[in-house]
Amino acid sequence: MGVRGLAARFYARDVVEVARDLIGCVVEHEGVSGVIVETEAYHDSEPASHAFVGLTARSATLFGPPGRAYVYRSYGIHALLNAVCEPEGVGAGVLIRALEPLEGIEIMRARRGLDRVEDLCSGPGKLTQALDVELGENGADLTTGPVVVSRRPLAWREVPIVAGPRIGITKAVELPWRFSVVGSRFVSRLR
DNA sequence: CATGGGATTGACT
DNA sequence: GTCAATCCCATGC
Repeated sequence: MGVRGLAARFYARDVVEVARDLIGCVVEHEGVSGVIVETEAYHDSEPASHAFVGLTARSATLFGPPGRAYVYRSYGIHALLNAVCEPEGVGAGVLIRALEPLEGIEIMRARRGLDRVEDLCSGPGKLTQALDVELGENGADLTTGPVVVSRRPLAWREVPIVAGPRIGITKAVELPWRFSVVGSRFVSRLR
């Protein structure tokens, strides 16, 4: 079992269940942290997933062991952070889409060049900038760090969660694989 | 080897 | 609401 983070077996389950269960958990990187308030599940069986094309250099991380980070560049600009799920050999991951800032808020403000707490981590590209997560973290172990995901604080155990369609994709748009905290001011803007 | 399309964001009309 | 920025990678010639 990892000293600090959720164990690999937490991730070695149905990716949609993990996406829901990650809501309320904490992501931390070098002392800066936030509570996950929005996630999306992706699975190699559906065409919106980067793993849909099968095992390639890009998708290898998704097909690898659960509990690792899958980080890729989006639109040539942003690094997006995922948690690899399901047993090794299955290409699945949960996209971390938004955080409620917890620790290191001044550091986040400096990195983002913004003051409003609601704008620091309210999107998948925003939160990686706020946490300073880059492509070098691809394949890194989330149970030991540098990026660590740990279980829900007590206050987040019973938070209400809503499921809906995923955002920003053109394929498999009908699957209700996006999860978010009901009423949170820290989710990415579209609802 | 050339090409096209994004799991986005922020600036601008 | 519209749109450019910018780069990785899968695909096809």
